[in-house]
Amino acid sequence: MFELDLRSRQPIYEQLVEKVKELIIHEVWKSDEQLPSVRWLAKELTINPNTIQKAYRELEHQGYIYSIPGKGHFVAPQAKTMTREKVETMRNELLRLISEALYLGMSKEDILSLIELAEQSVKGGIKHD
Amino acid sequence: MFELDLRSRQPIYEQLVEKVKELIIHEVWKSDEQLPSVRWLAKELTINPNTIQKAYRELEHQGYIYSIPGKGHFVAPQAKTMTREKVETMRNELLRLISEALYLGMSKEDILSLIELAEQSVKGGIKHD
DNA sequence: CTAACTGTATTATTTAATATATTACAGTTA
DNA sequence: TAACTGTAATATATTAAATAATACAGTTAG
Repeated sequence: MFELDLRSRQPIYEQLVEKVKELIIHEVWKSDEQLPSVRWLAKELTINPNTIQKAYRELEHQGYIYSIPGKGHFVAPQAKTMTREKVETMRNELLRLISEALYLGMSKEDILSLIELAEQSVKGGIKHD
Repeated sequence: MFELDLRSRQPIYEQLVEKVKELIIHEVWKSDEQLPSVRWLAKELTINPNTIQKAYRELEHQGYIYSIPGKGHFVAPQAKTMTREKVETMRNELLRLISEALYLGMSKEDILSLIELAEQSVKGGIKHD
């Protein structure tokens, strides 16, 4: 279901948050669709239910999912709207990284070719993770 | 001297490593130039000498500096060569981020304008951190 | 109704990384 | 010799992350 790196410096619950976000943003999981239950997913990934709970709580707090006690967690209809702020965050990251790259002597053309490359992989559906 | 975020999730010693790298790569500190002593810098930044030592050890291990016991730490002449592998790492980061951006619906033109923006800030010497 | 699911909350404990505190030893230099 | 340098070692404190173990309540299929 998910590939987690238990040895990563990044906490498990954060990795989970990111994975779920990606599935939602890329519409693998659609609006109002039910997420795996806390206990089921914990068993599936052989990690503690509390860790799943923490990730889901965070996702709910960020507006990506909602929960109905007794029923489950579901993809929030507004989740796709969240991509706007994600794009904004990405703009900043990109600007920072591109500046750094230019500063280190990477040429404008180098970056342009990277865009071409990225475009192909995205259109071709090639995973880049 | 450095601006450190003591509350950051990123360890102090790692922040230090990055800051020193930047100063070396951007040639603020040149080859064979002496770095601040472990104890002096510890006092300056009001952090523990062991933490400085750890950062310097890491920088030495990565080839950015060398040390002469009893004398001090100095910028390694090969340090600038390190930028090559840094550029390679950056290529990968950029490719990943650009793909993600396109995937989220950011247009090619958006990214191009970011490059323009970055180019100006780099040429103008505007800091992007 | 009941069993087996769901979410949620709480408390205690373990683990690992980070940072500090302290002390010590040895080379360098004015 | 005094005051710097780097280096090493040990003990301690702090914190975040993750686990373990329960408990309580809503939901739902049989």
